[in-house]
Amino acid sequence: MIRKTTIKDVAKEAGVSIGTVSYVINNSAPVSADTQKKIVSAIKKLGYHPSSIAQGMAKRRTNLIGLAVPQNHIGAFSDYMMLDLLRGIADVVTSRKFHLILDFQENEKNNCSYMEMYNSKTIDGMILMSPRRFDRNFEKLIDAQFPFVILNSSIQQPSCCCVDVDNVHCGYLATKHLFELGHRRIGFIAPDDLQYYFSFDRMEGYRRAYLEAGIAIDEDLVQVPPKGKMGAGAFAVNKLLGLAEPPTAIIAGSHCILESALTELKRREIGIGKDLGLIGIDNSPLCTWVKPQIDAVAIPVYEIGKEAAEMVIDQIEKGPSSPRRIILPGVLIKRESAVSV
Amino acid sequence: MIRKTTIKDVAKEAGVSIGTVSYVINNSAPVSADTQKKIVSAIKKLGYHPSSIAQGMAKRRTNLIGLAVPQNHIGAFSDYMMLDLLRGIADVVTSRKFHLILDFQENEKNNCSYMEMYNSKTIDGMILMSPRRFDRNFEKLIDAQFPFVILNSSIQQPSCCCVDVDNVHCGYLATKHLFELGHRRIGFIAPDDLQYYFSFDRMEGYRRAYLEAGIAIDEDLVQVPPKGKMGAGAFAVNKLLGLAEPPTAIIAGSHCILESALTELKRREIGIGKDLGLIGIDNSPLCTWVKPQIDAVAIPVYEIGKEAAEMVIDQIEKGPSSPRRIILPGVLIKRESAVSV
DNA sequence: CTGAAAGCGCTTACAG
DNA sequence: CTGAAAGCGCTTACAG
Repeated sequence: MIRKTTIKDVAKEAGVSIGTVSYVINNSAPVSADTQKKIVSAIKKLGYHPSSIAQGMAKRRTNLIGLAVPQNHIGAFSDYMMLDLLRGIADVVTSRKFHLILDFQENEKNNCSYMEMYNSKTIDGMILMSPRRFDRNFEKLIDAQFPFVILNSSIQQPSCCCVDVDNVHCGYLATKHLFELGHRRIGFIAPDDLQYYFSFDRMEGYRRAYLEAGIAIDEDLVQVPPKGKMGAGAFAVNKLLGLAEPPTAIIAGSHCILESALTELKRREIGIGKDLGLIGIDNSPLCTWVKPQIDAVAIPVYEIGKEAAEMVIDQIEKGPSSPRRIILPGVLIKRESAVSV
Repeated sequence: MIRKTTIKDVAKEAGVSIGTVSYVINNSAPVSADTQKKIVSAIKKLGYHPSSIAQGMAKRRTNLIGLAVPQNHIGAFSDYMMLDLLRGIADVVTSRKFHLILDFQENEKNNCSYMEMYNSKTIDGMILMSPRRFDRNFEKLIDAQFPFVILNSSIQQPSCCCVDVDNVHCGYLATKHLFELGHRRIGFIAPDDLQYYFSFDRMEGYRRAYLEAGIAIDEDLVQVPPKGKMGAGAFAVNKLLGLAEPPTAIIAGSHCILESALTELKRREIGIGKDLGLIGIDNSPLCTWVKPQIDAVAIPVYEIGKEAAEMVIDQIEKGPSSPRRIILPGVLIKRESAVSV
């Protein structure tokens, strides 16, 4: 590795002190046009770039943001959304002159690797994706007034900054859409055994739509299949279709549910979009790869990433603020699977 | 933000010099059992963690690896593979006590943001995903003997470390598989207008299988549809099926090609897996979401990530080595779409 | 085995 | 407007 040029080299080349060089780099003090010019051309000539870590040392600011990604985020963000989220975060992080450090949580143990980034003072702030419910590590961050925001975990933690999608509204949107198409008996398949808030919230939205419509819910219509990625949707579909009075439409409460429900529906050769309406919460490539294409409520993942990043960086730059919460609405995408009846 | 405890605090608490504290932390000099104990307990008592950036400053090592992700990597890695790649990289980066900085290339301009990470001395090494063909920025990295590896770009750059999948072999595998099922007239749809090496290589593998089988290739069977994400596969499918003597099986040269070929095949109600064999190069969720499930040659994305990470870190820790290349084989996954004939 | 001191490459009061 | 100097939190020869 070749030795890199430092601020000293620039100072010598321009015949000034390193302090003055620093002033023009940071524009942090008035400098005469003349010396300014000398310094600028010295910088150019030597191809000088300040060392971010030396700057970090002196300014007590690394300009690094950590993103903690849970090992299996069965939650609202499936793999298919992860990249969009990253792009959302990266876009603002970059434009605000920060860098993003990715940290995948390794194991199921309580020891959270994201705390290591914090402890070692590597990062100025952190975005915490779907921390586990029993995870209380981040309380240390609160105590330390360390800038961070929690993503996608409608945690009842009023002292944290959060950004999330409005899951209740997502459930409501899907249900309302089906109502408007004339459906009255709508099946709802809840994801993840109701183990997460988002799951519960989506179901809640379903209930609100019914309430608003003034129709009593037949509880047989809401299915909470036992946990387990595989087959939960299929299981629930069979329950629903086995009812004395089966639903005319079904809401799949998550991408995973949709996947397995769809498989079963196709296996049974049910006429989706003809004999049965279908809509998913979570939009994924699956929805358009399949015939008929599936209506869905899309999670604004990119925007969630953006907002989260803005939020941490605001905290870093403007100092701690009172905890903010941003709740973004889901977006209904009409396609071919939610027949009118 | 609360003031963090430093090495000075520990030294004072233990009644020793900061040098000695440093020795026990880094195990870089013999220390008597007694002082060792005092220091360890002081560290524990104060909850001290060294500042990674101060260490970086002193050791001239940040323990940060940059990953440059192109804006649209139409290349061999689709979005569906990206997460696996990240996991592969992250797993070894983490276990080797480094951190990963993500850098999405912003624009089509020649100015490559990844050079910024290098210039600012933020990172110790870099993984460069599918650099554009005209990108010559990384030559500066070579000159500076900066540790980096190029991913997924069979660039004819003998002076770089690279890791990639063996695309020729992928094409070969797919074709061979079809041969073994009795097919003799196999259509090949080349991705991305042959603009990338990987695309060309996959086609090359197809040709080799034919050569090996001693069968002359009917050039009508190899389609190079005009570029453009949408419809290229559909376009080629129609060409192929319109032939006087149409193929009995088709190879989709990439995930994108498969997606649009599949759509067209379904629209025309062709009996995939019955009347026509189909196999994709690139394995993606699409292959299992669809009925019949699609045979595919999988790219070992996770492993590619791992190897790449090991390679940069080796360079960082052991100093520059002669350029290494790792070419991993694709993996044939048999499913339901490649009928025997 | 341990301490004092220089140095890593910057920034920033403080003088002048 | 500019320079000299202290300081950011560590590591590492160098003495002893």
